[in-house]
Amino acid sequence: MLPATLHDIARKSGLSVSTVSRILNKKSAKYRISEATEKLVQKTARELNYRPNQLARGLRLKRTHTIGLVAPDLSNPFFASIMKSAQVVAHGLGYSLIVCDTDENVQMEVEHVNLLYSKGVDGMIVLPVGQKNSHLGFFVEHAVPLVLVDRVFNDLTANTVLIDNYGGAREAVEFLISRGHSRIAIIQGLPSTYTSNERLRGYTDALSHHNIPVDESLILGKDFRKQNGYIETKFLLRRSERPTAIFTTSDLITLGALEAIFEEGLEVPTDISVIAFDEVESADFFRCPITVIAQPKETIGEIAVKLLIEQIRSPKKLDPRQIVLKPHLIVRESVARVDVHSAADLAAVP
Amino acid sequence: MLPATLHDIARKSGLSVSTVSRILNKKSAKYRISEATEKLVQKTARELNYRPNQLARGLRLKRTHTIGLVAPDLSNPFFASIMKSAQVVAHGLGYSLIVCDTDENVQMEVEHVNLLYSKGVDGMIVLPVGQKNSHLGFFVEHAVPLVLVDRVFNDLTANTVLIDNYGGAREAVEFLISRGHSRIAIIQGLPSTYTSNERLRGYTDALSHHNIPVDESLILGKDFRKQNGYIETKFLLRRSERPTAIFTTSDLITLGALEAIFEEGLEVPTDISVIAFDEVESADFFRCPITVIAQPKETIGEIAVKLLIEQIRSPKKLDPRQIVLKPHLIVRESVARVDVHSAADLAAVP
DNA sequence: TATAATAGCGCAAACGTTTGTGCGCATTTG
DNA sequence: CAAATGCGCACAAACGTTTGCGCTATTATA
Repeated sequence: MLPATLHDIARKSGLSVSTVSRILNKKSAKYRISEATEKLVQKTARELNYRPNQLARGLRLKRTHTIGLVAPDLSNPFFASIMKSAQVVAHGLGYSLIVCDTDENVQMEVEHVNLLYSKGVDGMIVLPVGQKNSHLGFFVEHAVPLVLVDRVFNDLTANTVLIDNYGGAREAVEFLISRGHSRIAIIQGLPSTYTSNERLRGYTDALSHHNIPVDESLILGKDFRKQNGYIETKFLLRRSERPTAIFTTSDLITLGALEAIFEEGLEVPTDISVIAFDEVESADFFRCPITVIAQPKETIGEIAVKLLIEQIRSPKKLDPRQIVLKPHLIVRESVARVDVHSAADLAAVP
Repeated sequence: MLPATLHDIARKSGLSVSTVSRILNKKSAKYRISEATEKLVQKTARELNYRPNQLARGLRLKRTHTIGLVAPDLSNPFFASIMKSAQVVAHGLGYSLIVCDTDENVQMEVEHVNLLYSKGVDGMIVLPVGQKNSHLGFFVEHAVPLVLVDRVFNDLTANTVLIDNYGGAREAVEFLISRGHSRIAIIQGLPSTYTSNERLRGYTDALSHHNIPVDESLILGKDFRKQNGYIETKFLLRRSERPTAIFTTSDLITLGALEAIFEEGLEVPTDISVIAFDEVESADFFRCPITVIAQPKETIGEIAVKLLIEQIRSPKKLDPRQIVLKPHLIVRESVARVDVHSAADLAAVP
């Protein structure tokens, strides 16, 4: 049996479609519909189990109350948390969420973003892969409400919410330095990505600020995945002069690095210290709880949605805003205190 | 500037809307459209950056190429993984995914499911909260393609994909027994839920099968959350006669239980053994890597989508199918071997 | 040369809504 | 008692597609 339409209700109650529509949209007053007909319509609507066809509605109104979210990897707890909070907030404000996973692939991102536009979303939240942005330019030009999150482009004047990657990275590295470390490796994510650049800049600035020369051979990494952390760490540990600490710039990289460390029979922080960007899930239960720079994941999702819906609801286009969130250091046990005067390649006991 | 429509292309190329539509839908042959006009239309479509309005399309065709997925908690890695694989498979088959988070709340579930139906999804995948099903009955009656996952109802003849909860639980408990345990506690999830019932049944059957009496005071728990695991374990550890092992029936419960154990200054498996249902994220890096019954998460998502789309594409309604996936034991280090003859409340060294 | 066939395309209805406008009727007013 | 007012609702267009049917030229057939 097909879903009941306005027409069905109209026929059954002997009225016209327009009257039924107005009543169901609570406009009886404005169009002075009698109380009797109002009751009647509501009753028949209930009897027929009427649900408005949102496609038709969207077509007519040019609003679908649906927003899109596209992210690089939805199984990653970081993105999953953002998505969950986005979903909850959006639903609270009357919007559904279509989610897309680009698998860190720009081409996929293009595809998804266009498809979302086709489906008539009222706006979208994009956590871009981050190497290319022309496909997004189209939407800002055509005034499609858009919020960029996490990996931003300086050349695109869209709404953005991001965390202070530079500050976070710098805090991490300065924490290591304060514990006596100076031979510090960094395993970065996808290079030439805003996020990666900023974290790298925080790393080098922290070193320079403390008059520690930047050793190019300690700058490693090529993407945000686990495998990357594993491989780079594996090589790193085989070097003659091992660093005393590693700064891993994503949760997945951290996991890969730990796997390599344990595989080599080493322990954290006795043999090597680790500090990570991104909270790692269940870090408290780890063999060695990891000290991290945690991002406020839930807040990111929530703010992104609110920013987007503000845009959607505003009659005139608002000036794009940039919201920067501060990450915060969570000190656990993965960073050892190192004797400043000991050989740089020997990690001291805490 | 508004998006270009068929009408715009028609006007610009001096043709009719219908012709344009047919060409863009690759029906030129069927309607014998000349090659010249075909080229022309494709050119102008490209120039105007035409994207079909999927709302109008959906309205006309009664198919939106969108499916819904509703789950109890999208930030939980278990559901996040299912969702990710579902998204990827769906997109590969030409479908978008609208996701909804019910937060383990039946009322939310009702709301979401209805909204999805309103939005004209071609079908939905529901991971129900599990205490009530009347709102889903409507859809099976009205032949809306539907796939139920994980927490199923025996009284609803819909497509389902689920894992063998009974078998998994039984395997877990028998593993404990084989290691000498007999005082085994279980912390279950939401009672009167199919999943919970089956896991409990596996627990009791395993015990009975080995002539171990079932002690009602060792059956605990009221929902799948972390807090539940924490509280129940906290109480459990204060008992005079402590069990030698705990069977935690979800990943979150496990995390809560571990927190309680460590807080009490105890160690796994020296002081108490733990075996868990659900893989726990990064278990390999834990202070004590947890032995688990792992569910094939990605497979679940993939199968659910394929089952659903099979339904959607089939001209006549297919008989509902039930697909049961086997979970598998991953032995790590959280279960100690216990001397069968020792006092039951003393855990022996491995 | 008249008729039939075919190629190439347009007309218009339909999908289910929303909403500006207008129509018939009853009531009030002068 | 006629005109004016207001009440309660219906008509119809529009949103952007898809598709069955039919129309007009041109070409093939008799």
